[in-house]
Amino acid sequence: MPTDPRQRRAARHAQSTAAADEAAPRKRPITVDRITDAALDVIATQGYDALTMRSVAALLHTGPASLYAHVVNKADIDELIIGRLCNQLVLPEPDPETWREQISDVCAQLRDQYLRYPGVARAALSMVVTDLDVLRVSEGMMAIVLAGGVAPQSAAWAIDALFLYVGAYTLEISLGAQRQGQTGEDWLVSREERDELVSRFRNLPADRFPETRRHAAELTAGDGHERFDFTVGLIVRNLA
Amino acid sequence: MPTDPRQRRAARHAQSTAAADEAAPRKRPITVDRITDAALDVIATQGYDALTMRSVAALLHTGPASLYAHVVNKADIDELIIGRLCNQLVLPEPDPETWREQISDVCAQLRDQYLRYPGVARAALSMVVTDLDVLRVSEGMMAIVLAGGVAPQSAAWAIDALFLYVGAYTLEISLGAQRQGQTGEDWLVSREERDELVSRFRNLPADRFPETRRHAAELTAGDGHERFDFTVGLIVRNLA
DNA sequence: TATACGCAGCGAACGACGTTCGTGTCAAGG
DNA sequence: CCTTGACACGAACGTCGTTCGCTGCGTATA
Repeated sequence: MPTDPRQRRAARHAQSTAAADEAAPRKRPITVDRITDAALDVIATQGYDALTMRSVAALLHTGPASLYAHVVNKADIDELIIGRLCNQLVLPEPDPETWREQISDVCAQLRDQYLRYPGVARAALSMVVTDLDVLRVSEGMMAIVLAGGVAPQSAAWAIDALFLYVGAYTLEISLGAQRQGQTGEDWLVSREERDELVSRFRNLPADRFPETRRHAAELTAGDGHERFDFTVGLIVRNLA
Repeated sequence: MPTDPRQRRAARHAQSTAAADEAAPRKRPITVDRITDAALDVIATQGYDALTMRSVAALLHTGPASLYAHVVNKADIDELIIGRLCNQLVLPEPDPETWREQISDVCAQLRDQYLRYPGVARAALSMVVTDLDVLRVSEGMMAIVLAGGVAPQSAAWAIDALFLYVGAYTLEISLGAQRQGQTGEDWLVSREERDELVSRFRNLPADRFPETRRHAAELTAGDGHERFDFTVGLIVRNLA
């Protein structure tokens, strides 16, 4: 029960998650969990750019100053968010037969979590890797890849690459969706955006951009997560 | 000679780079190039977080308002910066024999450009891909991979993946370096930081993090750009 | 039972940010 | 000489993250 936010954050990083919180207090006090909930609410409904100390505090019917009793700073909220997302991933028992599918599945879970909260990948890419919830996912992926017989060094580097790629991929998707306007498209990239991009490529000067003009369709292709699956497969396939 | 910044930015995106600027005016007027120079100067010396309208303007001995006659907004400066960096990459003539080395070399060039300006990868990851200077690099990489006999669809997706990975990798490196304090280490990750990370991993609870404890060395390994070369090789190797 | 203490909560403010508005200023054209 | 138009800029607005110091309540002690 560390009362100092700095202490609480340190505990989340270095050691196990300590004891569970005590029972429900009398009224409805501000807690770290409620702050995390509110932050995720803001991101889910208004995007990561709208994640503000004030917007989080408003959802808790208070002012921004009240948050600093539970949280070190905004970066701390970022960590809490990513930790929460990682905490919801289900890690399968390592199976030497299907380890490639298992890894791809974990990556897809992480991808979908990021996409559910538009722009949150920016927080993920700016974070240290010592948060316990994140380490739990890293540990689980390590176990899977090692069960597949991959050398430890290759396994570690490949997992790092996968983390980075998932973050960058989802960030790109979120930015494109937000730029296109929040029309609430349930699919990743709208047809209008792709058509406009293709025509832009087609109108490039022919002498300097022959390949881009010729393969404008391929450069903008990828319904669903084909592109994602392609890259993850590319990385996973060569791990002997 | 578009006088409206919006017009100037649109010209940089859609068509060729128009005519060159006219000769030197009377005194020392503010130009887009000088703004780009100043912005890169700020990033190189103080990092991307210090890139501010005010800091750029200060280097030009003026106020922030003066920049808006040449630039749409701060995102526009981001584009100018990335465009400048991409512009300095040398793209080899595609050679079907050595195309893998050629691609790796271009990625390494991009990586080194990003690392020269700490944190600038954040701008790269938040950008549209229609800037002409960026498209030039994409075009050159496309030509190299296609010369290697790779299918157009695979080539396009692989190049996208490489771009994303280079950005995420360099961003992670820059953040780590800046967190460690700007001790001016000329190498990527200091020994102290790695040692501290290893000991932190080793102190994790044994029941929940066995693999992380066991392979703490591998998880933090990677002198120079071994990790980078590993991942790029992983992606490039499977492109038939 | 009365009182002192500790602390979560919060109003107000500070400095810095991106951006805009209206005014100044100076070279070229009539 | 005056007009004109484009460029430059001082000042300001609204918002951000963060800090300071007060308030009021619950608990433990005398």
